[in-house]
Amino acid sequence: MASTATQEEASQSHLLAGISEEELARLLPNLQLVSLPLGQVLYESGEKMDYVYFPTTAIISLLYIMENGSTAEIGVVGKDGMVGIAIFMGGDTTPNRAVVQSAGKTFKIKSALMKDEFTRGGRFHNLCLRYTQALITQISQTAVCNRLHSVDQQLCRWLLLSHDRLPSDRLIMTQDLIANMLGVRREGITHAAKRLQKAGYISYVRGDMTILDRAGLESGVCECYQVVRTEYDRLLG
Amino acid sequence: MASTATQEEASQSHLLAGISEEELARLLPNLQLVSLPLGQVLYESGEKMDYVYFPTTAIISLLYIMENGSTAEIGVVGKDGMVGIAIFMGGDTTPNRAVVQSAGKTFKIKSALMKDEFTRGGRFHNLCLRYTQALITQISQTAVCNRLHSVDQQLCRWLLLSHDRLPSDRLIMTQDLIANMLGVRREGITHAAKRLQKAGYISYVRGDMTILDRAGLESGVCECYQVVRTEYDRLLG
DNA sequence: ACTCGTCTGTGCGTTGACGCACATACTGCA
DNA sequence: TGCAGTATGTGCGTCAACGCACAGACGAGT
Repeated sequence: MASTATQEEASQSHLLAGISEEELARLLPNLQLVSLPLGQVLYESGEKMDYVYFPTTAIISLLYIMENGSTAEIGVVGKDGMVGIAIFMGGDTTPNRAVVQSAGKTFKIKSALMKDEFTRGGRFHNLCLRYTQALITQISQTAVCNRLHSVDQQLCRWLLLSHDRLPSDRLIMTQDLIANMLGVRREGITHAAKRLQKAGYISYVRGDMTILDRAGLESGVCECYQVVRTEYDRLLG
Repeated sequence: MASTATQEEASQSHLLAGISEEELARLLPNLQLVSLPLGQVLYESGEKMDYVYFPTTAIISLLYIMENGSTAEIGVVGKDGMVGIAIFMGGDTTPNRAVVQSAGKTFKIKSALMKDEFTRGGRFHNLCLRYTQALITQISQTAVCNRLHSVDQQLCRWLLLSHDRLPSDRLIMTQDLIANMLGVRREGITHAAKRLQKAGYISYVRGDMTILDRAGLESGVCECYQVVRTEYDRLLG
């Protein structure tokens, strides 16, 4: 199910909402709105990307996969961003995997057309670069958080990052998958999630999680979350 | 001590060596070659940058400083790169500190002039973006390494990253400073360094370290180092 | 209703890194 | 020569996270 986009639909992607009318008019005929199921891989490490994605309700996770199979998330992309920056940065590929973390919709555009519009310069070009800088901050803060903070804090951060990009308060995701994203043991997530559940911040039943008290999560998170949030607002807000 | 650069000097910076003659001719009058002492701060978190730097023999560390004062390195820049990508990415500032990790020389150019040349497009523009993508890979791999690997492995990675950017095999750096970079305890570095010393890979006397057996270090490092190295070669080589 | 597969909860020994305290050793300078 | 400052080495106890094993508990489908 893919259809050409309307201007109103496009505005659900913050990046597409921020470009000039002229640029949007050129892009619209080439943007397709598609549904992505949980777990779908948009591109593999080192693989040429055919499309660049502008998620609306979907959330995409950028994962690095070690030789021994263990994984760690380096960043997460939702309606605030795009997947496939390597297309316009010039590298064409990146050494990580992009996988759907939360099912939903996304726009997609052929890489070549994306690159054409980027090369024209203008607001779109600048916005892509500013988004890339915001993503760099997110990745940096992930590095810092991985080094210095506890699993509990990181789970809070991850939940808040997801919630910011979610159309509702529900998140379909097993503890096993969350553990893979954070690069920790599944049991570690069980413990942390139970603490959050006891505190009344979330409910969690077999892969169906609901965020009940966002303020509670914010009270348990490390400073990393706010640093990233502030930087996104500054660069793209 | 600052002097205007010659073409031959400029070629010591890999990025400056890779741009067109025309671009270099425009930049050269604006490039100053300066010496940086160990520990000098090029810019603070959130602070407007006056200059963009293209190191030759100096090495610059990108550090994040937590509210409680603990620190962690997110990336390292040497003759292969530049400091101050936020100038052309559009954010003007970044939430981290750039500090001289190894004394040496660097070119610097006024931010405004840097931005002008970037905006012209062309090879310089593209090379800046490709370098930025390489840096993203380095930061990503730091995140992964922080999560999944031991202090021993990370020290090897850090030493190799430094050695790649060093004009000799000597590195002036106390264990305390290395610990700050890696975001671990000083004692942890003492232990790891002693193991490397016993293996004959390095010698270490009061802040004066020499890399004796690079192949040895490579045998002890995790895959993270090679991933970054390969990606730098692919994007900039 | 039953079974199979999946998801979550729990216990236990191990380990890598932490925090602290302090000893030792080297350097520079008075 | 002696002293102060700095760098490195070492030994603890503590703790968070790991790895493994296994016990429920729930859901889908036959």
